[in-house]
Amino acid sequence: MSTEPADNARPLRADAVRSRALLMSAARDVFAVRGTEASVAEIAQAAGLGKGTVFRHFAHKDDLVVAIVDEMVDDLVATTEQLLHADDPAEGLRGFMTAGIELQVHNQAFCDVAAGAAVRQHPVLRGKIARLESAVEALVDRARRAGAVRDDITGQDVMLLLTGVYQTAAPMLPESPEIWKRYLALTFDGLQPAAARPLPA
Amino acid sequence: MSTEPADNARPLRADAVRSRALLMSAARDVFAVRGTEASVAEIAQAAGLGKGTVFRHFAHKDDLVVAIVDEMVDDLVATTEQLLHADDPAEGLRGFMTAGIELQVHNQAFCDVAAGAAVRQHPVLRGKIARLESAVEALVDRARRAGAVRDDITGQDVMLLLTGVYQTAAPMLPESPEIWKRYLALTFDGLQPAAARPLPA
DNA sequence: ACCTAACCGGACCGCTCGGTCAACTTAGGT
DNA sequence: ACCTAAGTTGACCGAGCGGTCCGGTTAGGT
Repeated sequence: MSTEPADNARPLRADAVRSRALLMSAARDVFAVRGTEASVAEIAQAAGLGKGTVFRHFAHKDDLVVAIVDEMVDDLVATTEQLLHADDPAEGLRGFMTAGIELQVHNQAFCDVAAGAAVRQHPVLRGKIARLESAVEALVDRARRAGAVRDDITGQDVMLLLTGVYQTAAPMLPESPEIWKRYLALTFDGLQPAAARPLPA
Repeated sequence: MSTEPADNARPLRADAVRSRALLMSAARDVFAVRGTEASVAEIAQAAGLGKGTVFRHFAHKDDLVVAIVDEMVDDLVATTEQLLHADDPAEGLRGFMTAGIELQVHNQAFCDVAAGAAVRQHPVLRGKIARLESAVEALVDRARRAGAVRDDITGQDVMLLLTGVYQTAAPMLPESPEIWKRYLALTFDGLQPAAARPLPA
């Protein structure tokens, strides 16, 4: 559904459906490795298509970026909503943070957007992110009520820490691909009630 | 000294000295606001000079970036080495992290370089960063011996957390310029021995 | 006062990028 | 079989970038 330009549009012709699938697949791969800086020509070549075809399906490069990132946010929302029913609330929250950080580790485009790229302001993405935020808020509420995290932590804190933990580990990832687990653990320790000291506003 | 191209070179002519000062000052201002993405033309205009003059003083744009960032690292090293003699070892460490994060908050170019820009590999910067690392290692050692931070924390951890804490707060900074203090406090809580649970390798 | 080497400036070069377009191909209803 | 609307393509455009170059300017020793 999200890959269709509009609900009321004529159905795509068979060759256009095929091109679109090739394009999306290539964009996923190229954006994952090269981030949002990858050029449209690069993606077109990876898909075996002409550059003009890419712009027929997505009028602006940003629309393509949004389409790809949107898919990833969808996945993360689904994962998060499932984790709401995890046996251990603390493990549910940790599972979310793990998922969010791994997404960044394996996908350069996702980090770019998570760390402030202008595309974040796109209405479609804003909506999806809002939904993610409310799911995370619920996840944190549950962990808080179970006494697994300190009282002064919000869902927004956890969302922000997602990029923070990744960026902490980022310079070392080429040498130590698992190093992010260290900083996730360290951050998680800071979220424990045992560590709590008053935070500034 | 660091602004001279070479020790054995002829002294600069009076107008060249003046141009260089204007250039450095403009570069500081522009890089602070626009980051390393600022174009050379932009800096030349801010300095009231021609683009060619900039390239006369710095053969490559990166050389100019390095010169500016180098100054900032120098300042940070000086601050850090002073903090080694702080009354309270924990406050010394916290002072370093505060200084490092504030540098990023007030200077976009410093974040760019801290968060992985290619310029970091420049030999001059590598040397300065190495010196910073050893000062930080000493600072952490001292805090650790005083029981102010957990045993499994290294100087490298603290260096990496500098960019991590900033990047955590970054998306909120336009609305809440002081929000980084919240995440610094949260991170610092995670560094306490009271919070310690075993970290992954 | 004059000479020259140092300095300055901005037109220019080559490159890459996102985006456009007109000529060509093709799907698919009749 | 044929017609047309939909789809495809790569040459092309203009903007912006780092970097070059050469004609004009100026500092400063003699």
